[in-house]
Amino acid sequence: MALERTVGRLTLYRRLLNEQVAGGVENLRSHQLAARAGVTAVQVRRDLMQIGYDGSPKRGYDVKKLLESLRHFLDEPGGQRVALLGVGNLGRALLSYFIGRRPHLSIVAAFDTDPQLSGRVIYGCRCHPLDELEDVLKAQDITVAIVAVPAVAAQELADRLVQNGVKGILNFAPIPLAVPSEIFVENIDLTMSLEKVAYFSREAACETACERKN
Amino acid sequence: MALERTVGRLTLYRRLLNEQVAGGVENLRSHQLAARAGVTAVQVRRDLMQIGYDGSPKRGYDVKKLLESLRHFLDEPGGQRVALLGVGNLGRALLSYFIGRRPHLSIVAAFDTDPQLSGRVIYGCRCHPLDELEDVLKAQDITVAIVAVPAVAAQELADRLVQNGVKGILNFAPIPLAVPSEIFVENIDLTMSLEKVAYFSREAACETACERKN
DNA sequence: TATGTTTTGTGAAAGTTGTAACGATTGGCT
DNA sequence: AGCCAATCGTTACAACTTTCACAAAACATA
Repeated sequence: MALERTVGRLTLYRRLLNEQVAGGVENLRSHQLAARAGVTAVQVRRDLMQIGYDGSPKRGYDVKKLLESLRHFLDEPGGQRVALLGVGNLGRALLSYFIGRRPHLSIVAAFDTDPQLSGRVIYGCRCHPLDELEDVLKAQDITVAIVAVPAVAAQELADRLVQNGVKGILNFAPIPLAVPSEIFVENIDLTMSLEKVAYFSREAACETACERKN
Repeated sequence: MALERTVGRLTLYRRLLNEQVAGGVENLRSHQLAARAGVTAVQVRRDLMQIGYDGSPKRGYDVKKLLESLRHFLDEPGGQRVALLGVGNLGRALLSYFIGRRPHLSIVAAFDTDPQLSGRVIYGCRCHPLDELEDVLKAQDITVAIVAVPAVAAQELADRLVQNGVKGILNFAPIPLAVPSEIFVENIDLTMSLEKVAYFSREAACETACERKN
């Protein structure tokens, strides 16, 4: 699967461009966008090559037209509906984070095993018991799922999701999910990320110490 | 910076091995570990090459000794202390997620601008006002920070962190942080991740549709 | 119109990450 | 002891990603 990094950055560019257009900016050069995105100008140009929108030399990119191209490239025309699985601490935080932000990509249903939560509306999102999963997924035409359940429950849940039309999963459970190859899974392993930071912060300290010696 | 992915997987291997050793397993082959980690056996062997621990043919790896090698490779001997910046919904979820899990990598202080939170203890972690940042960082010898504040506040905060000895940042603010090159930053951009999933779930659907035609 | 400067798009090189192939070593079995 | 199958470490290769380098295009200015 090529392009994965590029697509990620394209979504970032879009956000940055939205800020700019809100501020009244009409044109933007690759280095200006690059500075805001924390990458190089060449990378911006190369990424934008992928969506086929051509800027013009000396003037850069027309912000509105570029946004339109990005929208065309990134978004499903009718929008996509997302389900949240697991309404614990993390799930609730994700709900409050995502709700109302992206009209074309909204969380339309949440699920949890806790019967206390059934029927409640949390941050504007209805919470269902897990045995309604199949019905709701199909009724709402949900193709994307966010998995924020304990590790032991994740695989079984993923199987049910895939069997009912989910094509992409954002997985916060700290185990790898086994799914058919045509299903896209993005893993966010918080423990792994924190340990990575810890490791490389130590590395950094060592390197600077070593450099001082030379 | 090479090895980034490898270090990430090494932390995963360690978690899986801890489960195994708890279950009484003494030896493990590369395939077995690979299956649990969701990668290939070759990759496991290659990753383990990096830490210099040799398994033995036919018997695989001695779980306890391998864990010891991983600990030696991954961990700072005296442990590392972590600060959490921003105790909103996401911050609280992260606190509850991390607290008490990793003795060698524990969140020892939280900070928030909300004066209501000052002095409170949340999930076992003391919450400080932001103007105590410098003092607490130094007093507790904190080298790792988790940034879970709004985007507008993130850069200024990062500057203060770096100036006071923080060497690695786990950044949840959806903007790139400008920091000196020796500081390690791991970005977790939830919006980007979700949009990526949405994009590739659409891709997957297209590809399977196309394949059906052929 | 000619010239110079800035910026773009893109082919080629470099770097990083994942995969495959293979000799070497070990334990089990006869 | 001698052979076989399983597993390991490592080198070589392939795929993906980023960076470098430069021609072509557009605007400004004279």
